[in-house]
Amino acid sequence: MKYKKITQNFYGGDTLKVAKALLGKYLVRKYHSKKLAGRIVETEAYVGPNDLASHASRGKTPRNLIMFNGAGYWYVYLVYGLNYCLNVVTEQKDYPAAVLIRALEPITGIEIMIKLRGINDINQLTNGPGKLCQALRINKKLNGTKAFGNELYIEDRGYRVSGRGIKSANRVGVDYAGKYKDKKWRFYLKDCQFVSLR
DNA sequence: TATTGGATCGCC
DNA sequence: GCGATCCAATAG
Repeated sequence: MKYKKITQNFYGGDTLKVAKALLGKYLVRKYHSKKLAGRIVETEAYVGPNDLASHASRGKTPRNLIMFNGAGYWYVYLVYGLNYCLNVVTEQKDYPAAVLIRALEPITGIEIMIKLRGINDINQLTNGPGKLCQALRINKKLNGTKAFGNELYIEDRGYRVSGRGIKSANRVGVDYAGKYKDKKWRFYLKDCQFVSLR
């Protein structure tokens, strides 16, 4: 099968469905004629204005503005002062929702990822949201850019994931989120060694 | 203008 | 288990 870039239209769907559908797709990063890629093995959904775990739960702010502007754009932010997190915005304009990319299986450009990460353990290269941003040189400059453009995008390479191959779990690091903290909105590939927490 | 705490990571 | 490190969000 020919590699097929995921279109903007795809991201406009239901966030939980998009979060699951992104498992097995490939995140591709291009810069300075270099190409890096990894298979997505873990995601989390942040859904709507009432989700207390979401940055958008207290309305529009300068940081989360991109979440309100319609599907198919990257939302990149700094957490804990030192790590970036990569999300793709989903659903309709004015309904804030996004999918956090939490872990990848490194596929292309592994030597470059090793340099960018400063470690050489393949298992530790991209098994967390901050780690994969470091490995793929993703930072705030990409915030607000197209997820269907040329610098950073997701493509379908024909890798199929069955429903039984997907596990659901609580989201990570959202204990402050009241009744939303126990939503099983984290999705990952069963038995995958590149998932962040197991 | 000041304070608080976080969608994490890596080392102890 | 805990410190790093900075900036967004909120309070005053």
